[in-house]
Amino acid sequence: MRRFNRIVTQRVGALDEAFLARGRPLGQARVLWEIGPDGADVRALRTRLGLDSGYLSRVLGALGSDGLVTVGRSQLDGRVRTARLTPAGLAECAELDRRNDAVASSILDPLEVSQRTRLVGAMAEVERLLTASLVRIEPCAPRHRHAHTSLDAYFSELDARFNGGFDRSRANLDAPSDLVPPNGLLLVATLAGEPVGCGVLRHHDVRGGRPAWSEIKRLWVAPSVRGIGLGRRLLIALEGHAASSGAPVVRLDTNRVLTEAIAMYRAHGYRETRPFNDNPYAHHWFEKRLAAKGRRRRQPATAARTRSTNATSGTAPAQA
Amino acid sequence: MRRFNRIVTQRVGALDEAFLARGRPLGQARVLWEIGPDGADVRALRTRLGLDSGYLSRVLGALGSDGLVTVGRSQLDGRVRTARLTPAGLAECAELDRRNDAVASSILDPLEVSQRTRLVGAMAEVERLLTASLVRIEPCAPRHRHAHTSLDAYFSELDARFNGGFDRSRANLDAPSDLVPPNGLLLVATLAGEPVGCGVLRHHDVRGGRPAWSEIKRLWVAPSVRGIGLGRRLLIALEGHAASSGAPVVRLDTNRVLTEAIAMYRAHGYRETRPFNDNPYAHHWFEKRLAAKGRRRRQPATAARTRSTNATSGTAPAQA
DNA sequence: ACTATTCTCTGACTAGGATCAGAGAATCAG
DNA sequence: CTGATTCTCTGATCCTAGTCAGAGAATAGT
Repeated sequence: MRRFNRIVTQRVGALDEAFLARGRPLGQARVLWEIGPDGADVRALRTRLGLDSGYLSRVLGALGSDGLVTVGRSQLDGRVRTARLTPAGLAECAELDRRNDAVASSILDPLEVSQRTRLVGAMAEVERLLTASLVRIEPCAPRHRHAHTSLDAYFSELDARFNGGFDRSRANLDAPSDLVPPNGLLLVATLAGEPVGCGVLRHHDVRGGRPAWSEIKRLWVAPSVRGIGLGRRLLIALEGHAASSGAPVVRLDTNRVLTEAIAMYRAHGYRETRPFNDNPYAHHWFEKRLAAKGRRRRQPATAARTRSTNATSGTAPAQA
Repeated sequence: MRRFNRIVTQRVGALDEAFLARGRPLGQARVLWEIGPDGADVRALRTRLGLDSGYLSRVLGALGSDGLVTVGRSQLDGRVRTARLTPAGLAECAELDRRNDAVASSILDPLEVSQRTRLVGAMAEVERLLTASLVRIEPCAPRHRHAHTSLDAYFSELDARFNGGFDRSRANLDAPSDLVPPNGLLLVATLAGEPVGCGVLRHHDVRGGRPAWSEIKRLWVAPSVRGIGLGRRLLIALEGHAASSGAPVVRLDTNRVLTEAIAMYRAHGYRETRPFNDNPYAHHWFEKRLAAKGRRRRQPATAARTRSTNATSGTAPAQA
């Protein structure tokens, strides 16, 4: 691991020099490239690159005075500012890409053909798995920006995939109070500060502080991070929270078009059962008994460690 | 490739922060770790880390005034200074290692068992192949330090491996003039400024500027970089230089204990032939006809691009 | 012995990366 | 509407990383 880091930084160092060879400070080049052709909110840049707001503001100012970037107000939120590349900025970005490709070539050139393909494959694997390890799953306040973003994406995807679309007004939307204990829980998965997945736990028939059963809903994984086992991690995290709340059984329903999700539920011990609600979009109802864990024995915040024994099926986009 | 760099630097960034969290500048920590428990010459540190001499001197001064490092003269060369860790420096180094391991754990923890093994494997693969691509093969002046170092290592290895050892005085040692054109050539492979392999080309019976045949000798690959195809690259580079010198055939001899080398020669089209010299250590003599390339059609400095069609046998420590 | 080279150290200097505090504008929650 | 929060920008400041030039000591080559 240590040697790996050293070797890679040596190469990345060469890459940085290539950036610097363009006569532009590294920080500016990074921001320029991160903005991309579609533009980006300043806030998103800050979280994605992990920069101080003052620092980023200064970098954007420098890029702006060079005529590469324009910064304007966002329509959605007057406080947020959106950075966009000017034509000159796009050209500069393309130039950076060209130099980047040149560095890549200089790395691949000395290798044989078979070594190149192996290197590219291994790099893709490392990237995938490091991405997976960067994803954090945490409870989220219902009013938090991430809650809106991820649930919105979830409903949009249902609308796109369901036969006949999905009408939110027909769905049993959750009140904010249902997404926090003791009524339920909202988990959001974030990658570099942006939401990339979510899942909701709803406790039903709570008596004596213990729910008779808990429902898993709104399980969603962003398309950009599918295939790295995030759906499984969310599912296991939700089950863990249900167990530590004392629920003996979890249930969920799903639509017949969500075949990957159905396969994942089956692989994780869910058995099809009779309908437990009248969700007009549901075709299948599943349930799974939970091993008794005692209430609050696991600390709620980090109960989401995924150590599934079944580790063969690597891909699991999921919805519930 | 670009995304790979970003992801890794994000993680390496976390690692850097871990270093910095120790309250010590990153540069000092890097040097501290690079010195290692066995000490290191200042010159070696400079080439390995790619630092300016003034800068490194200052860093070492800071580490010295903190009581972590002592710098003394090298016995071999009074100009060279050798840095060694004090007990406090060793402790500090161990602490850095501990923090490094903690970062590694934080990366591996969120992953499943199978994902972890895949990640570790892929990282090792990337490291191996990037190392391979970092190795540079270039002609070397016979009096250069690298020439002595690598040929010395070569003879030492022969002495260790041959039955009955190897006596340099019985070998036909090359005069410096035989290692430069037009009599021959010495190629040295370097990794981060240190020699990790070599090979010698000797032209024989030169008439009209063209050798009747060329001999490949002293083919050596350092143990630390075996298994990444460097022997093959050196062999192909030497053949390329022989071809551009107009030699129609290359010959080499080898000892029977060097089985990997013999296998490599066979795989590369060398056929066993009758003895062409009276080398007391040789058991096998090989030769290979070269495709006519015309003299000096390839630029000599970079004629070493290895694009072998046979890319199956990945390991090839080699000697000749 | 004499010269060129190598290695190291010192001094002077630059700039980019980064942090902190605070102000102003916009939005959210009640 | 009001107070709290969020987002951004400006100013001030620090420090590490890195570069350049030159001097002094040791070595290598002839």
